[in-house]
Formats: sequence, structure tokens, C-alpha cells
Amino acid sequence: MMKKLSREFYDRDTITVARELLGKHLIRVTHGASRIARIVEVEAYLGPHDLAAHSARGLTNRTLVMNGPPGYAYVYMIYGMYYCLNVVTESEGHACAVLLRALEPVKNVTGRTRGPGLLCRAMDIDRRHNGHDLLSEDFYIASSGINEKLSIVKRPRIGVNYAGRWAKRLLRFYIRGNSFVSKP
DNA sequence: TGCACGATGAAC
DNA sequence: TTCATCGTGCAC
Repeated sequence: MMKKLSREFYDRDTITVARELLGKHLIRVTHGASRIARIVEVEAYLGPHDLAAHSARGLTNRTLVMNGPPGYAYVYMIYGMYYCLNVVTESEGHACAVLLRALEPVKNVTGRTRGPGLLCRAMDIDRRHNGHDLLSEDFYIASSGINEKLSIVKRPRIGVNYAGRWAKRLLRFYIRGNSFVSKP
């Protein structure tokens, strides 16, 4: 009953996409095996005017993918040792994205998935996947087909205290009560 | 060409 | 609170 999310799903308001990504499944196929994990925590980055977003510094080599069309993965290295996975949202040129912060293992997932750096390690996602199409066969997000009603918690984003008033915005969303959330 | 620092995670 | 570790952006 897994249904791959369409380009149109990502080509919408970033906060809407962020909230609707909760409960969806991230699927990563390596060597013929499918790793599946449920998205339980995300953060929205609203583009150049959002001082916490990488795209706030304008169009650079790094933000090329983020500024591109929706439904692609924006993967970057942080602190020299971890990768973070983002999903590009809204139409080309808006430079918006949703950061995946925590996953709940569903199938074939070993290692911890609590936190953006750890989830990339567990799902075997790295620099190679920057710009990767999320409508591909080896790396995509799908709906479980079950239309469950989730209780969503809103909190300030993590690690963006430098962003002034933008640091206070409630742009982190997670599934209430889920034990895999990185910072409840 | 150099340098300060970060959308992290773990140890102390 | 400190540290590991390196790509990026911006100052010289």
C-alpha cells in the first residue's frame, strides 16, 4: 500500500509539506534491500528571508540544490562529521526545504535514527545524494496508505540561536509522544 | 590563500 | 561545557 509522494506534494507551502511529511516513510534501497523508516520529526526552512536557512546568504554553490525544483534531496556535511538530509520544497527559485530530524525504524534499519546526523548514517545517506531525485527508485518518500490522525507538536528549531527572531519561530514539528524524537 | 564556525552528537 | 573534524563563505 506504499505510495510514492509526487512532485506536486513537495511543490507546496513549506510548513504544510513539513507537517504532512510526519508519518510518511523514507525508503532507501541499497544492494537490493529496502530500508524503511517513518518520519517523526522535521524542521521547516523558509527561504532567503529566513535567517536560519542556508539560502539566507544568497545563491551559492552550496544552496544550488535548495534553490532548485522541489522533490530533490539537499544533503550537506555539518561539523565535519555528520550529514543532514533536507527535502526541497516549493517551486524552483524559492530556496525552501524541510530538514528531517528523526526517524522511527520500520524495516531493515540498524543503528540510531534519533537526530539528523545519525539518521543519515543509519540510512546510508551522504554527500553523493545531494541533488538526488526523491522520485527515484532507490531513494524516496512514500505514504503508508493509512490515513491516521496525528497529534503534532510545534517547537523552535534546534541549533539556530544565531538567527535572531527567526530562532523563536515554531518551525520544528514532531509527532506527539513518539519516543524517537531527538529533543522532545 | 587563510580562517572562523556550524540546521551534531557524545563524553565529561 | 568541551571536543572531534572539514566544507563553506567571506575576509584579506
